[in-house]
Amino acid sequence: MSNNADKPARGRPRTLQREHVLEIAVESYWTDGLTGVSIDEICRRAGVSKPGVYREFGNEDGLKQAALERYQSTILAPLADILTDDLSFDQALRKLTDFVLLDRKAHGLPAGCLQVATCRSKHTLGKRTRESVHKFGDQTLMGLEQWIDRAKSNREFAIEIPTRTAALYIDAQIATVMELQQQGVAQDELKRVFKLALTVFS
Amino acid sequence: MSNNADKPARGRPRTLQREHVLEIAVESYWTDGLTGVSIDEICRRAGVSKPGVYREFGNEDGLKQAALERYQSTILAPLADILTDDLSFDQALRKLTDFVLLDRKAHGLPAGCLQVATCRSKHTLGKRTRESVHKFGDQTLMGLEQWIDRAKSNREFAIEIPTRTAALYIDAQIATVMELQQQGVAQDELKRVFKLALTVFS
DNA sequence: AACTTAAAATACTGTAAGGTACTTATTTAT
DNA sequence: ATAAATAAGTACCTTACAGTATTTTAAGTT
Repeated sequence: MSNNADKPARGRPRTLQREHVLEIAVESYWTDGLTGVSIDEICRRAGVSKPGVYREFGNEDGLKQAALERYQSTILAPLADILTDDLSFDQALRKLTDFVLLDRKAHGLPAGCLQVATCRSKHTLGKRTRESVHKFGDQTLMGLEQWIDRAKSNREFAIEIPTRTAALYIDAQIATVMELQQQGVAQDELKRVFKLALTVFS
Repeated sequence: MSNNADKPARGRPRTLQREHVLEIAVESYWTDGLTGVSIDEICRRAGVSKPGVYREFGNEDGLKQAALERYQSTILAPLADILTDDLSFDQALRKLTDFVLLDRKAHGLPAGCLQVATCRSKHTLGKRTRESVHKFGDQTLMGLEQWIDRAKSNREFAIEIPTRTAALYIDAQIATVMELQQQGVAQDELKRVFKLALTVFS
């Protein structure tokens, strides 16, 4: 978004670090919920002034949307990759399982999933954030469908299960694990639940 | 909570209809979310004054807790009954399916489940509401575990699936359907997803 | 050096919402 | 009839917070 050495730039140079603010915003929304942290608080945590944030992101909806997109393109990118990389169905399922069952707490990450949490607080979202979360949700579902269709054509997947149904089911199981992890369910129990969920395909 | 003709009562008699306010509160929180509707708005919808609500429920946490408990004891009671009634596992599963897949929209009810929604907005809950939602969640899980254990002893349930794992799984599948229904997924698709989820037991 | 441009930060405004003080009304007790 | 008790309701207080006007600062331009 900013010009790096291209244009000399006219007035006072920017010092507000968009990336830093976004990192703080992602962590804050992820940890405290989208309605659990104010812009003032994010500014305090990031060590920036409020008008700076408004100059950069427009309004609260803009900040939330940008934070969500950053979360999608960093934290959730591996998931999209698993579905598009041309792995065998079982390999992909293993990688998916590893991704979902990652012990976020042990890695210093907040529990749960910002995408899932955002999707579930539709009532309080601005327009842009809502569109963003919806778009990504649709894309993920499409990715799952294409992945399943490929598996079907490779005879790696039970043909009698409708593709969309299977995609919705897997999507839901991923969200479920994220939820349970956030609720503090032990990792080994999570693993058993997710593995049980996957037995519908074997 | 109020005395029915027992004590004569001293001062001005109550006219605030606790039950009516609770109905409105349940519907409001259910429809608009626990953070999506203010006490002012609930007062307006119920046609009562704010101090009346505070006299009756103490504070917002008290109102939310009372609304949640009412939801649990009315809307969710059938679910608890299914688990404790001494049905065969398959019969119980059929009744459970009917309950979960009830087309709430077609019955003039809000979509989704207030218990699930409340459980998922822990960040913004008061102490009493949090305790209430947690307690009911635990009870439900225990009910599921006992139901599964009974089914195991009747050889109606695969012994190799740990009881707690199965209970967490079923609980999660119910919540999933509630979520998907709230998101507007078609009823027949919902049905396919839930039936697919149940195939892990057969 | 004076002027222009644009970002930084302080300090402010407006509003929504939780909660309450105070007045008014309706009952029982003496 | 008067007093006591207690609920009802209006009008208010306080705070949190989204958003902004205004001033200050740091650059480029002439």
